[in-house]
Amino acid sequence: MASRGVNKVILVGNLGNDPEIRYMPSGSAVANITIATSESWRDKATGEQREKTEWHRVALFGKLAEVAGEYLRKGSQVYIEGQLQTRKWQNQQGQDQYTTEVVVQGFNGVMQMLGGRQGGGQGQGMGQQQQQQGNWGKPQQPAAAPQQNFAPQQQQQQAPQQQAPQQPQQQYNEPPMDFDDDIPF
Amino acid sequence: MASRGVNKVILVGNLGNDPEIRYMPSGSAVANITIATSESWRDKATGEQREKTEWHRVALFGKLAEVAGEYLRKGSQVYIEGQLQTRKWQNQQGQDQYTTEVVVQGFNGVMQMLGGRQGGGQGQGMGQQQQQQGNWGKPQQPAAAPQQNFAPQQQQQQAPQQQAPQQPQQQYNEPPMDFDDDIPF
Amino acid sequence: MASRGVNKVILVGNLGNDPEIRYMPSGSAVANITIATSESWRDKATGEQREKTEWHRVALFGKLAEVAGEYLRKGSQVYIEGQLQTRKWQNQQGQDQYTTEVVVQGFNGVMQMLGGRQGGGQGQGMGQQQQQQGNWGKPQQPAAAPQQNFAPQQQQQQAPQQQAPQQPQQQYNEPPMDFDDDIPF
Amino acid sequence: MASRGVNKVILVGNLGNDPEIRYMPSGSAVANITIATSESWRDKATGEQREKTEWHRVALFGKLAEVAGEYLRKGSQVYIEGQLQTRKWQNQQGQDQYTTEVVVQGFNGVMQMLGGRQGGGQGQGMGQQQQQQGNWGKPQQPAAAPQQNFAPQQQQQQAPQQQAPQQPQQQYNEPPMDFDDDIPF
DNA sequence: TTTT
DNA sequence: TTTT
Repeated sequence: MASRGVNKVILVGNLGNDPEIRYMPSGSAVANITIATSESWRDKATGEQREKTEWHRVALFGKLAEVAGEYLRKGSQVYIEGQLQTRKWQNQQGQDQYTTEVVVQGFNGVMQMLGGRQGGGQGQGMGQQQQQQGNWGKPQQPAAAPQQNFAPQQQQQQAPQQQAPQQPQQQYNEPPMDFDDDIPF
Repeated sequence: MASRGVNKVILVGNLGNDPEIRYMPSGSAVANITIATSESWRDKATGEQREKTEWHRVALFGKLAEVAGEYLRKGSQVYIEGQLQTRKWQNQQGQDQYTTEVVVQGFNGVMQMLGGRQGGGQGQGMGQQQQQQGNWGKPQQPAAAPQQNFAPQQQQQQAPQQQAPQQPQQQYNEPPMDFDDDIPF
Repeated sequence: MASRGVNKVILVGNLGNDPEIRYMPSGSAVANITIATSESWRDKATGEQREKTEWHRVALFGKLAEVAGEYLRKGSQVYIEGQLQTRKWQNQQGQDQYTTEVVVQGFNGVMQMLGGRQGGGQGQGMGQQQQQQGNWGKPQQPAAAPQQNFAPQQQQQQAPQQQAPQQPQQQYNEPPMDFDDDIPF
Repeated sequence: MASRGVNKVILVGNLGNDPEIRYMPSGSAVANITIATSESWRDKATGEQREKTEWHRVALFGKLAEVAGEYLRKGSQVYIEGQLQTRKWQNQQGQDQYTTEVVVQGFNGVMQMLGGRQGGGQGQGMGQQQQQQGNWGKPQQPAAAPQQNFAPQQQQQQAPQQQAPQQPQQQYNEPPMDFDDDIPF
């Protein structure tokens, strides 16, 4: 696949509703979500605090759709990278209608759940045991870690020589990072 | 102004038509352009080369709109950074319609003309008279180079009365946020 | 200010340490943070799970630096938008060294704290009272919500003397570029 | 492959030199290029036009490296999407050194040549036959013959009053920038 | 409707 | 319809 031009959308926002999942005849999943982004400012004239929310239709396909269906819920905060796509359809009066969506699909599509299980707080003297679950819904299967970008599976091939063992991820998807690692600066 | 979330669109593509410019009652300019991005691929089943073009509505405001009107033309290649915005309106039957646009405005808006005016080449010993027009339209004023990020300058327009001198942002001799700059338009 | 070209970095990751804050002679703040992004994959050859973490130096200036100092802590998850900058310096042996940082500053700089105070979860039957504070450090001032894009407010700092009232950007009742905004810090 | 976090760099700029291509033992190609992005502004204190150029090291892998080697040349304008990566190495004194690069690889890597075959101009009534070859290097294979345009705008911008004739373009597309500058690597 |  |  080749492309002339760049068509990229980046969103960080919260879901307005639980995802709607459906399946193609092929068995492939599609998830539709709506994401809110908002801006707030003080109105100069009235001095009032004002806010404007923009709602975005997002369609995820394939593996990302499955992850969305499993882990995202109304209110979940999410990072989305996709492309703009406008579909033409006809309403009941037979009139052309256009709907623009952010399509998250294939290699360029990214979906990352944010907030995770709450990190941070140590600097605040917060015990970890007090930290409650966060941003994501309860997985159907306890198994895998949801916060993923599934696009680049090919990456594997690029560094096959790397052999270091790793411990399994926790079910609430802890930051896999080891902050005591040697930060190289 | 504050925002919760990120709402960002990045496009690189070509204009389908000359820009349409209009002016607000305040005198501020608005430019509407349509930008094509396309993808091509070989169809696995048929072996044919296929292509799909996506058209994007883009609305530029303020100084960027003026620049677009002056320098962009049908076919011009452009880099756009803006945000998604869906407007609701009513058609002649009184039915609600929604239109999604990429709005390029204020600090986060960027418009960069690409491909340049065909020039360069001094290092190659080339004379300018042989250089032909490039990607951009002919400016009304022959003078300065158009390829710029005008985001900051838009500020000028919003509050042209701001004439207070500004100190450099920091001591590192960085580019200051220089709203009074009069170049190049 | 004008620019030829685009120089943009987008990061979503977790802080490796508490921010380090210092102040310029002008009183302007600078915050240095390190952010980790990581990738994990299953090694095809061995079947093991592997992970690689990339550490990023990020320097925030002005208002964003102050917000970072107040609210970010080791482990905090954050969205960053800035630009690449390579500084040259000399080590104790007098040799040239180069350090590349992501500079978050001015109009194009964005810093958004992620994860918030724990939202979501309602769809899961989670009582809100059980939700604990999340991803951010405890603010010095109890007041306002930190998750914001402070880019515009930085302007305030650069030219705090600018007090002239501003008219709305356009008649559409858009968020004005509102530098005098006093929220939330 | 999965990732926690986002690590993304977007650049639009011009090559400081022809690409350097080498091949891995596997036969896979690697291309190293340097890309300039610049900002210009008028210095408030002195009234002088000032400019700062940032140079970026970019490493492309695989197919994109081959394309870069074939079509890109010193001065070519290019869109790059990749990720930040810092490598540690040792200099001849055995001291640790760090080099940060933009790695363009795999699914998330994008490289698009800009400027293309010149669009625009029609609205200006300019004849196409006058258009000169452009932004890309001469392909090894006659097949894809990219043409077109180029930009000395920067020069123009620094000294817009310059009207001196410029020399004709060569087929390898000269840089608009002053590449005799010290590239800091 | 662009571009290749 | 989210979030703060």
